[in-house]
Amino acid sequence: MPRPRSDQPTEGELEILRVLWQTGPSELGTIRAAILEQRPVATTTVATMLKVMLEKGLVRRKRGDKGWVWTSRVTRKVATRGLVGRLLDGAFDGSARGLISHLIEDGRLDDADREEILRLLGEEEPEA
Amino acid sequence: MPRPRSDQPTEGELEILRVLWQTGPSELGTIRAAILEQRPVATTTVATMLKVMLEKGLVRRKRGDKGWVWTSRVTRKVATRGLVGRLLDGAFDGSARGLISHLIEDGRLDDADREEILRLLGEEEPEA
DNA sequence: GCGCGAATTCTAAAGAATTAGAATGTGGTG
DNA sequence: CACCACATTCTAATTCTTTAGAATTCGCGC
Repeated sequence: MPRPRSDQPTEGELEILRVLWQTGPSELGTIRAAILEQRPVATTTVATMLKVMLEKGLVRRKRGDKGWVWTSRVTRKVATRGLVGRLLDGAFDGSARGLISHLIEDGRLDDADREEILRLLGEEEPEA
Repeated sequence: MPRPRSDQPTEGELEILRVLWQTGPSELGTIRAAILEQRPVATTTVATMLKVMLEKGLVRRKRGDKGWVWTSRVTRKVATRGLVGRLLDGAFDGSARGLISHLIEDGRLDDADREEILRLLGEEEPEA
């Protein structure tokens, strides 16, 4: 009766995915180096996480010169969709509008943000 | 070296908080009943979760007639802010605009949503 | 007062998540 | 060839989260 292992990436896994999305297919050392810029972490820790992520299907690996080359199997968009969806269901009754209202009312947007959003909203009505 | 206990509510804790936000201060049985409408759960399970949440400072309790009366110590807005912030940092490099762009591009908004957002964005410029 | 039902506390099982040491492998360099 | 750096695998400690049984308490109705 534990928490079921989710197919959504955890906080830590997301950290690794971000590196892969940004840098592309990478070796262990590269991934660790990127994380090291944020916080200390041991190589073996990253390796273990990658192994778990492999089991979850979050990453793939190919043989490289020195060792494995790791690649994300989920695009940023797809992973994001899952995470956002979970937040929407959990905290906003599934309403994207609710989430956006929160961001606006909470003062999370500056003028540039607002303009960009207005632009996007305009674009989104091709067949309205 | 485990994951540090977060002050953010977990998925399950959020479930309880939602009940408290919706129903107001409630007794154990009431909370359980609300959750039961979604999924089966034992009374003791809810009780244990409340105990943990008490330790985390997520809920308070007062003596009631029969037992404790449980109250959320975090408003929906504050809890939401934390959750959203975590998502922003984790998946959007802290950019609220990035999150909103995702929602728009992912087709999560209908016309009513768009209009409401335009209205909110308009309101948000009192001293522009 | 006794017992029923609800609430609470105590206990704890078990998988998930996070962290990393120890041991081992491996390719390149002097 | 010996060694070093790096990668990988094995092992495991530790805490969180979720779940709930067992035992206890406590108010209420008869």
